[in-house]
Amino acid sequence: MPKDTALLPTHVAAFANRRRDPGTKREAVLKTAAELFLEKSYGRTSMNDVAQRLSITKPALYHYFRNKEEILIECYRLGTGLIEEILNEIAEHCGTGLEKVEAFIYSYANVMTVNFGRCVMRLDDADLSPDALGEVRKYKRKIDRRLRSFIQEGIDDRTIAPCDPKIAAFSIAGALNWICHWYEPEGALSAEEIATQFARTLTRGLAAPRTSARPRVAGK
Amino acid sequence: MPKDTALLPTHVAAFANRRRDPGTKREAVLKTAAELFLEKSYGRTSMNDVAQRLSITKPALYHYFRNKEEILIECYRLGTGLIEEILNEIAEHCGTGLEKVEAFIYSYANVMTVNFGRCVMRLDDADLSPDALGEVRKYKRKIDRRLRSFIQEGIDDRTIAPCDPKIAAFSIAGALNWICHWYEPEGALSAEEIATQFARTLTRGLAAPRTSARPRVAGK
DNA sequence: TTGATATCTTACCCACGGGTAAATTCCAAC
DNA sequence: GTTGGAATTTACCCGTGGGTAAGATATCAA
Repeated sequence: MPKDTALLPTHVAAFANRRRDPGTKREAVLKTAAELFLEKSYGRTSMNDVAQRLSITKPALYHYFRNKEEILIECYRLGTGLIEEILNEIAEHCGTGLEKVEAFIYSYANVMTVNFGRCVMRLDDADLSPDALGEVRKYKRKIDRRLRSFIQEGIDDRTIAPCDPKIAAFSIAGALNWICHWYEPEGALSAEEIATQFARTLTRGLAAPRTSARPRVAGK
Repeated sequence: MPKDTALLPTHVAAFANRRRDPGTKREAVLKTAAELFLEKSYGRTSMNDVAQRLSITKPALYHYFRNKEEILIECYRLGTGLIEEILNEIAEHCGTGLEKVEAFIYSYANVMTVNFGRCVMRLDDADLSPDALGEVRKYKRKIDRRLRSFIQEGIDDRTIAPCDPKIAAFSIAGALNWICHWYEPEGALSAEEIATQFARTLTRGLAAPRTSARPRVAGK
């Protein structure tokens, strides 16, 4: 007889019956794990905690993941996947440097309100094995390079006031990454609001003086 | 016979001879603990690690601190103390709102390159007991309120362009707090450089349009 | 219906780390 | 010297958590 999965808290339903559907269950484990990692940190989250929230027992988890770290790595992978998407989208789409930066800020802020995205910047790198750590670090550098290049583009096409792209990128990335430290899904600010506001506010700080001098050779 | 403490790595010297004032030793423990907490995180730092770096044994530590958390709390206390100083200084000193914000950014960025200061924003709140956590949270809120009030002052006195102080404060705080995630004492950028650059860059993002309209009634 | 297999549980092992009890060493004052 | 007491150490306890072995049970294919 099929159990009553209707009003079961979120992904727990995936384990309601024993049906063979490893994909869905793996995903369910991943989602609850990410939740817990963000609530209590990776270190303070035990495999038992994860199992308990799914109403199963610890060893059952090891049918879907080889060990705890593999879960963590998968969280990172999904998170970086999200970022990768927006990065590529922007690189193709938009026009001026400033517009690209604005699009970046908007999309990135949004990602920082999605659990897997939050994992990438909020969880502690150092919990990863050397190999995985290496990959993540490499990826983060890539993000940084991209943002800097957008800014440089903006400086070149005169939509962004001359500045040190390195420092500017650090500032923007910091402001954005910090979102995942204070954002809470049930909080006062919605993801949309945050994204739009940040895009506006941060962009204004970069923009080259608008109205007065239109297209002119910018003296330093 | 007095031991050769001359070229001993940093604070280890404090424990070289046995009859030395407890104050110095407590301080030495605190410094090395903070170092380790920042290198490996609180959770991954064992009391043995701390002891080892000081060339003593674990139980010796318990002569100077009741338990591991007390060390952590003390780190937070010293860190918030540093921030408190600059907060008060600024509140008295400077003139316009924009100037206050700039001074805040400069000093705060500097604090984020000092170990105890870094602890406050980089270490994980959740490792604290409920009581201590409450205090720290309260203190962080205070910092946020102060920054917002500086920004509001700037908007009122027309040195800062109209904006949402809440979002602006989040951005600035994020950019600054993130420093302690990428700063490294031996890195390319010195604390001074970071502080000055950030003060300049972030301030420019806020400043009301300068030259053209001097003192005028600003329409909303 | 009936295996065969994926799924899940009970029971367990073991390393690690916080913390303590009690013995020991060193310094200082007498 | 000797001795009293503080500073340190050795040896230990025990809870927690990652991970596994082996048995129990449901599901699917035939």
